[in-house]
Amino acid sequence: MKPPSEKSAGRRKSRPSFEPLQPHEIELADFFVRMAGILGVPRSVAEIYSLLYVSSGPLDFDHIQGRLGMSKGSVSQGLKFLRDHEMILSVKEKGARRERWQPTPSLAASLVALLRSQVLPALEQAQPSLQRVLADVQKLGAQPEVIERLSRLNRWNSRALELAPLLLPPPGA
Amino acid sequence: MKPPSEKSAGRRKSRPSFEPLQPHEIELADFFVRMAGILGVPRSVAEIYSLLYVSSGPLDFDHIQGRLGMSKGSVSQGLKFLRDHEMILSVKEKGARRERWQPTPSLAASLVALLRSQVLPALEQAQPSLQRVLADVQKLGAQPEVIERLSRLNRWNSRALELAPLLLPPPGA
DNA sequence: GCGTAGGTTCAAAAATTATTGAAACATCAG
DNA sequence: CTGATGTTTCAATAATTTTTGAACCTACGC
Repeated sequence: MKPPSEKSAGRRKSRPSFEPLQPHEIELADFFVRMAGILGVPRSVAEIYSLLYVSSGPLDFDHIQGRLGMSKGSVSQGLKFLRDHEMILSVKEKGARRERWQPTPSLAASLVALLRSQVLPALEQAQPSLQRVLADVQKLGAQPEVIERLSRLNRWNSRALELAPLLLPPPGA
Repeated sequence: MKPPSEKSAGRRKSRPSFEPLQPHEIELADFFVRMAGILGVPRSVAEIYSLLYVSSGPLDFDHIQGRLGMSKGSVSQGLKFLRDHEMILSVKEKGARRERWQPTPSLAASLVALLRSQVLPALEQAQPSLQRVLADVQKLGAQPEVIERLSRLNRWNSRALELAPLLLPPPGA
């Protein structure tokens, strides 16, 4: 009636079976999940990062999947996201097949990269759009009040684009 | 067979019928919707703000609903959100029944209020949590590396809380 | 090459979040 | 008060986002 005990001897090619998360691991994950939420980063990604963050050494794919109890797909996509945003590093041991992951040394740098990737494209895309809108309302003879608002918005956007490289320096700078 | 022409004479208590959005209004809305998306603000809220932003005078409830073609519920909730975050002001004309809305003078201040409301509570809630996690891993005798990471996270959080009032000053400061 | 460990992709399912609209509530003019 | 206008609430629905898992690549050791 009971399933074969997980730790019991019969270890053929047993699926490894991982420890469930400890209370402190869960609490930290909650923290990261909340913060990630503000930036629109999905829960599973935050959970992966959090786990790597409290773990002593780098973890491989199966460990992550096992301890978090999440699907292969999610782990793969989550690691991709974290890689793309330079939030984790792989530690390749020579002669080893699988990659093992750990957080990059600086969480600050990671957050900057994340912000960059969200904000910069939006600002860049906005530029021509805002200029068109301003031109339109001028042509249509809108109230000075509205023209003033839109001018200010335009100036803001331009300045943000100029400042961005300083506040959110690209990786190699 | 055809519905009574909207502009035609028969104006009993005709539902007012509003102009569809102009191209430039749509383009600006796209901009605001995108920006709002970064902060997790719903589309309908961004659309309302955008409309008020390009409009010459303050608009009332029905105007907003009519021009954006959105439900009463959405307009009500959207205005509530914008009010709560001090992004719009109502202009009460004496003797008038309905309220009319316009954006607050400073979009910058609005954004600060918005950030505040998202980030501050998260930081405050995190404080005790992070301290517990740190205490736990110390008690459990984790690697110095992990303890160091969590200490830094704690320090960060504390400093962010200290700095918050400066960077994100509360309304009356 | 061949087989397989290791990982990715992506369509379908689940979970979450936003919107709607009808009923309830509030407030003001008469 | 009363009735109409103006607004909010909230359960139901729709839209969107996230997760899953099975099929599919890919590269390496043999």
